[in-house]
Amino acid sequence: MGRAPCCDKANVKKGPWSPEEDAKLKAYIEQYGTGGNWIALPQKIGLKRCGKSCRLRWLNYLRPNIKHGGFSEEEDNIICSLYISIGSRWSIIAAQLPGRTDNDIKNYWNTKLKKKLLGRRKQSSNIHGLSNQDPNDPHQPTGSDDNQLSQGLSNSAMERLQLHMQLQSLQNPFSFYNNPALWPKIHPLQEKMIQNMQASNGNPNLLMQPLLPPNPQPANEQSTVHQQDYPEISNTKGLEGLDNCLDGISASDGSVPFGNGDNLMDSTSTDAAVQPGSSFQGELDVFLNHKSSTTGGYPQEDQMVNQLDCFRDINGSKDSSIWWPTDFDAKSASSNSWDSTSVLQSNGMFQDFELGYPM
DNA sequence: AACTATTACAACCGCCTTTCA
DNA sequence: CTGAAAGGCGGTTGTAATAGT
Repeated sequence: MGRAPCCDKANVKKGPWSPEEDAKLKAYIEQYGTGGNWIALPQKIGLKRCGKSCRLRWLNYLRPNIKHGGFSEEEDNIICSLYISIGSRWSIIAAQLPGRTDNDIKNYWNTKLKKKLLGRRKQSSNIHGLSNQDPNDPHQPTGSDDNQLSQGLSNSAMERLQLHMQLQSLQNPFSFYNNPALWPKIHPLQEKMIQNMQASNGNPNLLMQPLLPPNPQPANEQSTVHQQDYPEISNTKGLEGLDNCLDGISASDGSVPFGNGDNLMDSTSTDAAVQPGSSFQGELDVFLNHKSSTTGGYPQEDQMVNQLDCFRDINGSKDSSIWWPTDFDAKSASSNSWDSTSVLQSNGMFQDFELGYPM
């Protein structure tokens, strides 16, 4: 038994909105609001549109302060970084970019940004005489040979990016969800809560525990995350912290995904100071901004690839992120949808979380 | 000039979650 | 507690505009 349609499909208009329809919808919502019921809205206005369609039109096009196109390099960076960290959670990504809609970002990523990265990668590979192998390109020799493949991987930031994507899709323990250091502008109380939880449990990996596969490595090589390693992300350094944490994710040996606190928040680091193979952000910059950056091999990348294997058995369902406060999605998405207030700016990212846990 | 391929973006679809009677 | 309705989201499709041949 299927689900009842949200509207009478036979009597609703589909396709592009006319200026008249836009004007009607905009005028009504600006005057009366949605009334909390999108389904009933088109009837009130006299539009032959599905309520969902009205909602989408308002959110993506008609509401005030919407920006279209003209993505800045900074926005590119944010989108890339968040995509790598959390995957295609466009509503969350959009929440970090005031005035941008999830739909816009999704389209931008699919049509431009992804290709921009791939294009730059090819360019970069040619310039540096690196491998041109593209695992997604069927016309190129495939990496059937593991050594060849890993060699290609070691020489391409894009492939590393793709690995990050794979990692993300497998809900790796160091992804945005599982890495408090990645949380934009973590609230001090939230940080304390984590500390308390970890202290009471005696296990620094409490939050990731359900996700971790049997560890195939010796104990001394385990990816241990200590709370003291989490940098306190200040208002001004939230994104920087995010970027730096990407470095941690891309750490080739996997043993120091979050590095030490010094590295993580060392805002004085320059491109020259960045160690080859440790700064994914640097490579991202190269791809996005043509910044010059020292490139080099990633001697332990083979090991990293091996370690990726250890995640492949993890159930990739996002439901496995059981600890993630569902309010975050709702709040961030709604804040973006209605007032374009970034979660980063609102200070409210973890408010509900705090309320639920006495400090 | 005509045709084809590509790009960009708006909109739709279907599924999942949340709300509420 | 339960199920229907509505909201929300991500993936996909349709189409107009543009570029290339």
